[in-house]
Amino acid sequence: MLQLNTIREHKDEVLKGLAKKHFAKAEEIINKIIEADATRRQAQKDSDNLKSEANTISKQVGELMKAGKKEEAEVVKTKTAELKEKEKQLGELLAEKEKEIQDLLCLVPNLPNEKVPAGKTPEENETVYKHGEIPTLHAAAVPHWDLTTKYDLIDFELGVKITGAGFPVYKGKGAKLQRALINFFLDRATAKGYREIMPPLMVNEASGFGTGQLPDKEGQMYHATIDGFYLIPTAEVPITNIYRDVILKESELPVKNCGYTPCFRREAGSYGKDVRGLNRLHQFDKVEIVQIAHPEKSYEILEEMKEYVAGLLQDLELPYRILRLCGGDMSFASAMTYDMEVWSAAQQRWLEVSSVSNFEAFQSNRLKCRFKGADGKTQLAHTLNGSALALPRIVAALLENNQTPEGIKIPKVLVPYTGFDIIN
RNA sequence: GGAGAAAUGGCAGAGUGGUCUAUUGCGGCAGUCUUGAAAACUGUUGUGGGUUAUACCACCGGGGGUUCGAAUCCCUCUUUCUCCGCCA
Repeated sequence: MLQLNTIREHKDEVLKGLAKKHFAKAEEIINKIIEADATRRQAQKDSDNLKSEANTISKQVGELMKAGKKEEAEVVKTKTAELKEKEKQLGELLAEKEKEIQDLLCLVPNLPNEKVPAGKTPEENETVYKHGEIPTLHAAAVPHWDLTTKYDLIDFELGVKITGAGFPVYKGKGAKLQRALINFFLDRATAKGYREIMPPLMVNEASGFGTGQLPDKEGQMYHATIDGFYLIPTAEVPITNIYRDVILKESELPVKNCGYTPCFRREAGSYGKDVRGLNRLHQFDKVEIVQIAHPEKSYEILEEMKEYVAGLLQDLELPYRILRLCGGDMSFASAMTYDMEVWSAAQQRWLEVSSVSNFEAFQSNRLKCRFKGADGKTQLAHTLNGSALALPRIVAALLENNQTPEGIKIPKVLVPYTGFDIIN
């Protein structure tokens, strides 16, 4: 959520930023916000003045009663009737305008950083880095959904029986490989100074709002309606919400947390190759890294997080590229996003395995996550997060790229975690 | 699931209808003293709205109500604690 101050004082820059994000009704909504804000402030002032007057009268009544002048007190009391009526009306106007402003603010996406390219579609994303050789596979090479069946690693149909499409069952070495990857990612993150968190997998509405899933992206999450809880679509939600309504000390920044969780996504609308096998699931595993940063340091930290994730891909010996997303392809809440994609040799395409973003103060304004500076003033912190990493597409690429006639080779760094170096 | 008790500032903990503009202690910050530190003493110390700045307004778990006036009384929700039941 953008800050009212920013909109009020830097309207032109806000409109320019929103244009880069291809946000359609920017001018109309921003004007409505400014107007409602002006009305609200006037009503606030009027209401405060009435309350002040009423407070004075109440004190008078108190003093008169104490002095035993009951009749005079009764006379003074009657003065408040009109005040109360006016105050009630203003109170209603105030609440109405506050809600209007809040609802409108929720519609406005974050402003992109200057460096974000201006494009609209994924084709216009900027490739900032490429690493690794595109492997050439042997003649009998097949996509991962055939490999998982051949070696009995993942059973998609069994998942359909137990739950539904998109809920795979991992078996034997397939399950062990999941566990190995999770441990490898967590060990790396904690070695890099991230504190490991094991959060709840269901969150309440306030948490969903804090990180921006609610109210507008409600359909993305599974909803346990009886209790009003949502299954988390990413560990970002519970881990970032640790800092909802928190005022940190400046010396505590940056706060670095990581966590492994299963992630649940309802996703709709895709078909065919895009959703085949491990490409898109309703439940998948992911290790997430989250930082709360000083505003002056957040872009430095974004680069550091990007490099960290790139290092993981390098150690897994996967060819990858890093994209800086263009304005039109970025998420609602992000100010700058790097996507990491690995090459999937049998599918002959790039698969997104990580997304590292700086949200600047957009999330923290919703979360009310602040820090107190040396000058004693509180200000909003910046939040950042990234997948490090999402497992399914990593597994897809590992299986496909490393397949040989003898079996699937496991990258060296994982062998201590799997206990085997080949799947055959 | 049943019965009872409770929720107050960073923490502890007073306050049960009228200078509460929230007592006090601890902690934090600044100062005095000191070569420096500790101790002692003095001052200061929440969040949000609003104003050029003051004034001013709101906030005692959340929401609603009674009253001229609510931390205090009433309703409701949430959470915590104690006891009982069930349970991996």
